Amino acid sequence: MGILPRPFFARDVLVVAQELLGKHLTYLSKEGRLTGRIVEVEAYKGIGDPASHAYRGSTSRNAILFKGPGFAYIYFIYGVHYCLNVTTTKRGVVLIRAIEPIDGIEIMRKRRNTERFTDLTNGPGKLTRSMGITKELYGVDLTTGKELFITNPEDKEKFDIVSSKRIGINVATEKPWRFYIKGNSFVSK
DNA sequence: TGCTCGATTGTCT
DNA sequence: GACAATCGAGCAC
Repeated sequence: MGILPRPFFARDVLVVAQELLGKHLTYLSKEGRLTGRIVEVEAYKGIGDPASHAYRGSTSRNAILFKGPGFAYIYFIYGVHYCLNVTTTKRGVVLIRAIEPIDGIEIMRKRRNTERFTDLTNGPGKLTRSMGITKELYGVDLTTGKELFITNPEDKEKFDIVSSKRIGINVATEKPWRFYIKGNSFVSK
């Protein structure tokens, strides 16, 4: 099981976004090990993308975007939810929109208090709540393998990648920078 | 210092 | 399908 190294993230955000599909996201929480297969992502370019948080320059919230590739960018949205992102080069970020639970499913189910399996992690706010990801993990280095990291799974399952328009934004919506695994039931609507 | 609204979700109609 | 929840970043004054 190989932890994705810095060079993996040090590429164009569109390349990193597509290659993150099928990878395993692991968070070593206090309650136990939580792992999920990444099935849906969105790419945000820092430069020239009005929908990116880095578009207007460095602020206290997005300072980590200017630090370099391979860090966790987590922000609080709508006063209710957290969203998990991964930094790449040139202030680009990849938003993790959905995962498929692998390890720690009972922990996730307990946190979410829901019956439906697919409701655990089929959205950006849902997966962070299921895994217990908060702003405490803001800026964590994803390449050290300590708390939060991404690995290349041994069982390389084949899948088709579908691209479409991004969701939930009001600017630059024409960019087809949302990528997901075709036919996966955890992909949001 | 005050006000607006967001890379969402769950609930009610 | 419509909308409330609820915090803080970002911008206007």
